[in-house]
Amino acid sequence: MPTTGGVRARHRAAVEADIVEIGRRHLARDGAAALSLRAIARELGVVSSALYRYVANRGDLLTLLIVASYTSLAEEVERAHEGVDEDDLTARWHAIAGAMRRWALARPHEYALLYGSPVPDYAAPAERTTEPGTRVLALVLRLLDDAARSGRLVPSRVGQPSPDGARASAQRMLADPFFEGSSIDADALLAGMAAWSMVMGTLSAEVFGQLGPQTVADPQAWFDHMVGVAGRLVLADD
Amino acid sequence: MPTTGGVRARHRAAVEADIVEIGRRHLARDGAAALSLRAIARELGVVSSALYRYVANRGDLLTLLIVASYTSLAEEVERAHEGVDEDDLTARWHAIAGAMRRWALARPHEYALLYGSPVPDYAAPAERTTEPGTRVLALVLRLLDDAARSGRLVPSRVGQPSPDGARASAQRMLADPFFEGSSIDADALLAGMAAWSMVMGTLSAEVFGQLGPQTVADPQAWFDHMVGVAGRLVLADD
DNA sequence: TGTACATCAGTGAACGCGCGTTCACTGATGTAC
DNA sequence: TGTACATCAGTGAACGCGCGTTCACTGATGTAC
Repeated sequence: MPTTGGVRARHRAAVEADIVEIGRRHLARDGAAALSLRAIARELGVVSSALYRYVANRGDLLTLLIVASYTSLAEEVERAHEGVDEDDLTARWHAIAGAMRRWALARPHEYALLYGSPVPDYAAPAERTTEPGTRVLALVLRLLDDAARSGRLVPSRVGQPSPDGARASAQRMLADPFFEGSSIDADALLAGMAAWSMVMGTLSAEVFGQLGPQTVADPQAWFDHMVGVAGRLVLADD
Repeated sequence: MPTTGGVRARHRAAVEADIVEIGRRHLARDGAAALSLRAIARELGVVSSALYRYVANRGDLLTLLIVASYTSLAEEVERAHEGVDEDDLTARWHAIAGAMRRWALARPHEYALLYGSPVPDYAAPAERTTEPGTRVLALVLRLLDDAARSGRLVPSRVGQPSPDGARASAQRMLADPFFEGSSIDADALLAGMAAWSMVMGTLSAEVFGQLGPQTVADPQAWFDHMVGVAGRLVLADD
């Protein structure tokens, strides 16, 4: 049997997958700060130095886990988004936000890794992290685009036209390859980011436990309400 | 000279203040995860075990620092808020948000401690943390109240009336002593929290470096714009 | 099909580090009479 | 004003822990001829 790219390669891929899986489990239990190569090696049933065959150092492992988390989040959000009538823009908006919340509440430490305080002494390498990290935003952008194309984008709802500095920043942002093929303008981008910030602010407050002076009785309804308010900033009602 | 509550007490207070000050400096430089009793003792010029005369353990120190950070933030925000015409509600809103941003950008690690990921293996004791932690929100509440009293509160701008679950949660929240003396209703609270979440979402994205696919050219203008959008959700224009 | 060599995964010991916390102690500062 | 005792701040040594990373090594798996 020809084993080109065979046994060894398959073994290596399997071990790499194991490392990421164990790492994510530790992350979920103890958070990024407590993540340890030695603990992962222990669980893998291998001596700690063996991990260096697969991972350059602790930072490299973190990058792997960040990518895995972004990917897991993106997949859950995309799945939810696909299960909804393409023409119902409001439903799509709620599907995206709702899936994000579900994912975050199920894995608060992973959410914290992606959207909370930066990990000390670690900087995520943009070239590995940007693509998976923008998949959810890409979905939001697609939604805004579809709204614009069908005349259901109403950024005017946010009130007066944006001041120059903000609009100029948005304009510059639109030049990024990320927006290639998109037809929204600077005001729509600003309105979309305002809405999205509201969703993220609400979600972070809930996940990190900072919801005002006391806990909200029905956080799900609270969140849905906020998502609705945010959505109405940019999407027509009907 | 009578030294009742004298030399020793004053010394103790001074050392306690030193500990908090050094702690905050370490926090600012390295973040909460890296905070170490030994490092603080070293800088104090004292053996590590001596710290236990002032602090029960590492968690207790963290609580001290959290309270100090909340207090520093609240003071900066309150100072900015006082420097503004009481009748100009929009200016007050911008003053609060702007001061919060300035404080946060000057001390990202402290901001992260208060509004970012929770510190692993640590739970802030509510009885010491709640009061200083709600001073900024108290200011926002006062603003909403003043707006309500002068008929310039327009929560209707956020669109359709809130669904039951959210309104009921808001109603429950209003029963908290924190809202004693306030005259806003559930819908106004919901609208206010929506606006505030937008501000906090925008700020966290900036401080934690998650502003979309690439950096915003003029973050100050970007932020001010978002604050304006948020403000217009609840405050009348004139 | 068989042999010689190169590649690679995993071992085990070690380095040097810093941490939180406890404990018995010394010596100075305060208090009661 | 002076003495006996109690309180308190700070010392220094130690315990036990877990970490990231390096290095020379063994033995199995693959490759070239």
